[in-house]
Amino acid sequence: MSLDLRKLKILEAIINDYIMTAVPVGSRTVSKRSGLNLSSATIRNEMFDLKELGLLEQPHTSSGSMPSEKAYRLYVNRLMRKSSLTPEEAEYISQHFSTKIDDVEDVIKQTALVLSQLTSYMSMVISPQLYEAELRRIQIIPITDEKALLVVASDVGLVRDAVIRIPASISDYELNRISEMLTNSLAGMKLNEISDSCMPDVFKGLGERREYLEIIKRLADSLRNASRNPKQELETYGVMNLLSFPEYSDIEAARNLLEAIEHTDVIYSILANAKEFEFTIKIGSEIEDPKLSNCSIVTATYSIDGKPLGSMGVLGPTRMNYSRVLAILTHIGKSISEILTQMYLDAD
Amino acid sequence: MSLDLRKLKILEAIINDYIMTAVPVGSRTVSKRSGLNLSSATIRNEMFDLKELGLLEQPHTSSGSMPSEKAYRLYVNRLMRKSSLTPEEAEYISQHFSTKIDDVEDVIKQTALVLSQLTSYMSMVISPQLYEAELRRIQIIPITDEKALLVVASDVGLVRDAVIRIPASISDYELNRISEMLTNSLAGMKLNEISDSCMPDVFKGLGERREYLEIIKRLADSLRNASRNPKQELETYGVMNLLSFPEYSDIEAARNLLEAIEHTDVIYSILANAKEFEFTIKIGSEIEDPKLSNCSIVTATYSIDGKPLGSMGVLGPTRMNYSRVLAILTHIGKSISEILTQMYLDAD
DNA sequence: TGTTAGCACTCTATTGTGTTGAGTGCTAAT
DNA sequence: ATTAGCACTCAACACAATAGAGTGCTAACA
Repeated sequence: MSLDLRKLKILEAIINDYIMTAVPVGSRTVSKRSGLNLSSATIRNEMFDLKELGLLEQPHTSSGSMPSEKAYRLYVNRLMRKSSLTPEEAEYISQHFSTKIDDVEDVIKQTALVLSQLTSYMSMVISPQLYEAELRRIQIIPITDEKALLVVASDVGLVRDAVIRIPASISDYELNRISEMLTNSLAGMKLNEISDSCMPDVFKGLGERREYLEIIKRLADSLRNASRNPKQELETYGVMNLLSFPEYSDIEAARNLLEAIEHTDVIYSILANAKEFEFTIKIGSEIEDPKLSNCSIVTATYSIDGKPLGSMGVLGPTRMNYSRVLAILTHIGKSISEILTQMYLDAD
Repeated sequence: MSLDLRKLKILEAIINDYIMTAVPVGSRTVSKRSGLNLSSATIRNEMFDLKELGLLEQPHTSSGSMPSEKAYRLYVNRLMRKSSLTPEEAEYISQHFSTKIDDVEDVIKQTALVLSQLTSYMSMVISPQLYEAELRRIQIIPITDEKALLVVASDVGLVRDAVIRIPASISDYELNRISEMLTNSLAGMKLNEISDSCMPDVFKGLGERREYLEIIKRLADSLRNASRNPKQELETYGVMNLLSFPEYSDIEAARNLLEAIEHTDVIYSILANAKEFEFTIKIGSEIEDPKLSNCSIVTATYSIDGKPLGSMGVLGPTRMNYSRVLAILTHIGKSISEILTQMYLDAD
């Protein structure tokens, strides 16, 4: 028994209906709404086959069917049609990005907000990853006799800071000199490429004083640390959106979901890995976490000046409106990439 | 009818029981567990009076009673006994603050985590507020011809940054000079005290070039902006803790709660205002938001080198274990104040 | 041979009906 | 002032009856 065109059409009709209603759909409904002009009995026969193919599932013997994970995968890969935003929605997006945006933080937050409101699912955005950015300047700012603040600025205008220990014998003037030396030697390198091997040069340039060596070591540690634990912010919004879906009307299911969401590391790593791809779609068990097994996650990247910087995504029930979500992600991705580029690089 | 000692004891017994069980408590239970050696009938009479005084409420005619908001207020003000942590709990706290703490971010996150796990309510922590900190250094770092990054470091080692526009004609060297001038003139001032009025001095010091004026204006704008919208991070943890309480076993109640929590501004402003006080306790409607009317919020501050910097709190049902929460907040407050001070100021 | 009408059967969801038990409120006795 | 006793209230639970949506199968039809 093969998956002919008619079966696909029926499957599509079922998926579309189920995405809308979350109610197992029966043969009569398909017969009426699929536009195929077939009786419910015929549809029933076909649905039986689809069940055998593992594409439909029944909650219990005498109920309608709902799509399986496999079906959603097939739908996403082959059936789904591209949808686009209404002018109102596009307007809504640009409205929300035109005002009171001051810095990356703002962009991230607004993105999370808009994404969740437009999709009515939960949104998640990670802030730009720095380790591929180029170093622009290093500045060591004394705080106390023995502590200083290390500030590293990148070419895309992003900043990271850390506290380092310094020998008490070093003067502010020297710290400035060291900062300048470091900036001169290291500017233009990618943050994740700065390693111990660059350090001897700097050290030599400074005149090889013992105290300097110590500072440089601390600094290298700090940089390495920063590129290993990227300390990215994960911004989420719209958890309560999810609770209004019938799949989470049971409090136990809701708790399960929230628990999984609160342990941000799963979501975090999905988004971090997604940076490589323009889009990713993970359906149900494709997300490794069993607690999120009845969810799907769709992600997209955003960039600055063409370089992909971070990613964002949407988490919803497996019966999510994939096509719409993709359209929204595409649009928002473009918007914020433009804004970021403009904010940090373009003259305006 | 007055509120005599016996009534108070009965009320206390009821509150203690209700805090534990969340089940309306009947006269028989009080009679047995209060240690007053009174029959249930007597207790009933007293409970009737307490009801008239507005201290007890009944879900329906023939059920036990639960404390009113007024009763909790009275309990917190007059009845509650100080409780202290077990050695294990104290150990748990110091354990969690001894490892992998690198910067403020980490402290904030760990605090939120520990606070929620120990109390089993939801925790919330705001990151340090800068506007009372002293300025240490200003550095303007060029990004493109027309954009530069403004980095402001404070005496307690905290950093804020913003992108500002600069006239294309200004060289890197000049930017450095301006940075130094600014640092010299403004270092030691409190961030929220830096206003336009300081700027003419700086301007004069620089030689009154037209382009400089523009930069200085932008910078003042930026600083003012930063102290007005403090851009504090709000870290929360343990929402799903709340969902395991019977008061939120109804999905509608849970959604209501989550919605209120997601609109962080309410919580945010409560915490921000709480910075003035060592502790605050808000019970039910004392939190202004009607959606949080069956919750209570307890807050405490943390400090660095004795200066209160930010605040943290716990959100739970009105029948929260106030005494325990206060003990935990006190202990954690001390711990993180020590850690922050050590991290940024002490030699170690 | 593919399609359809008809029908028995299954299972959920809803509604209604006792029944139980905790707890109050009142009265009369101590 | 306190307590025992008792009628009454109300939510919670269990159980049965009913309705309705939907399947699976068979036989008839084009």
